[in-house]
Amino acid sequence: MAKGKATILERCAAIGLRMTKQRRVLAQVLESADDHPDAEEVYRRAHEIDGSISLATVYRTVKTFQEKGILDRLEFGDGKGRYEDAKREHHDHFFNLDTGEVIEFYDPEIEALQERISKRLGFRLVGHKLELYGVPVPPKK
Amino acid sequence: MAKGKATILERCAAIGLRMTKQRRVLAQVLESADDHPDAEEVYRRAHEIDGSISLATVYRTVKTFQEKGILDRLEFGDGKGRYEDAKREHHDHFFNLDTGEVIEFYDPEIEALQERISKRLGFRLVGHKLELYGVPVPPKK
DNA sequence: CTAATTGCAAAGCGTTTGCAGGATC
DNA sequence: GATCCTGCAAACGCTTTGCAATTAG
Repeated sequence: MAKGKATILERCAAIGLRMTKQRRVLAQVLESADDHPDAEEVYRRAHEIDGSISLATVYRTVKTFQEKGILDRLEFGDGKGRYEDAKREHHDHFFNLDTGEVIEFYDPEIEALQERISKRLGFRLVGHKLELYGVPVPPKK
Repeated sequence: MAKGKATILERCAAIGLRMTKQRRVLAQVLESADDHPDAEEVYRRAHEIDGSISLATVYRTVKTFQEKGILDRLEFGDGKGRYEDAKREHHDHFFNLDTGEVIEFYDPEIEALQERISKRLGFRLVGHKLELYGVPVPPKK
């Protein structure tokens, strides 16, 4: 994760965040996550490492990290926020409707096309979110 | 709205939903909406027409309509559900970050490209969500 | 008449926050 | 030592639900 870039911990330090025990644990948990955990799941993983971490701190920390651009907050439609390291390569998400699995993908054509559409609409593209939903071919059953 | 297709009311009837006064009002409100109202806003508009409608009924109705494929539920990241007639032409959403305005657009190239990406990943595309975020060019101020 | 639908108020769920104690710089 | 951070529990905003009354078919 964090291909060749600063770790979450380093980025925290770089912007002058106070490095508490809890933040260190959460930074590690979030850095080593290669999925998209919700707050409860982040809490679960952090709690295994340090039983003193509270859910409130998880919420406060992911919010701080997100505001500082360290984390991205995703929404997968179940009403819960999901978090991922903002410094990973840009990608979009493909949802396997049969299994619930989330596949990350990147396509330069899509990226370029979105730029063109934005220009056509009279805007400068600042960000985007693309989610595809599909079923395996040939179907699972 | 509902280009050449059945109205919400007609679609309700077609699937055998009981047509109550409240559902008639909500069908009308939702059909004539060309934006993306949240439940509270749907309630406000419906309440103007018929003061006896409750917020609970709005929630129950939009959920029923959504389950029956009459409405699409959208999430714009503020934690509230937004609703739009599912029978309108397919489109994606562009967010003007300066004004909060939401522009609907459709691009056949994007649609085709998504199909190709899905195939490449080994899936049959069932649905998608694309949101673009940008600022006006030249910038507003 | 029977089953579906409603309004109300209470509950549910994910998230935020006030506060007093505790840790960091 | 001043400030920032934490845990706890209470509060929050959106949504759902139990219930008894009402209404559609």
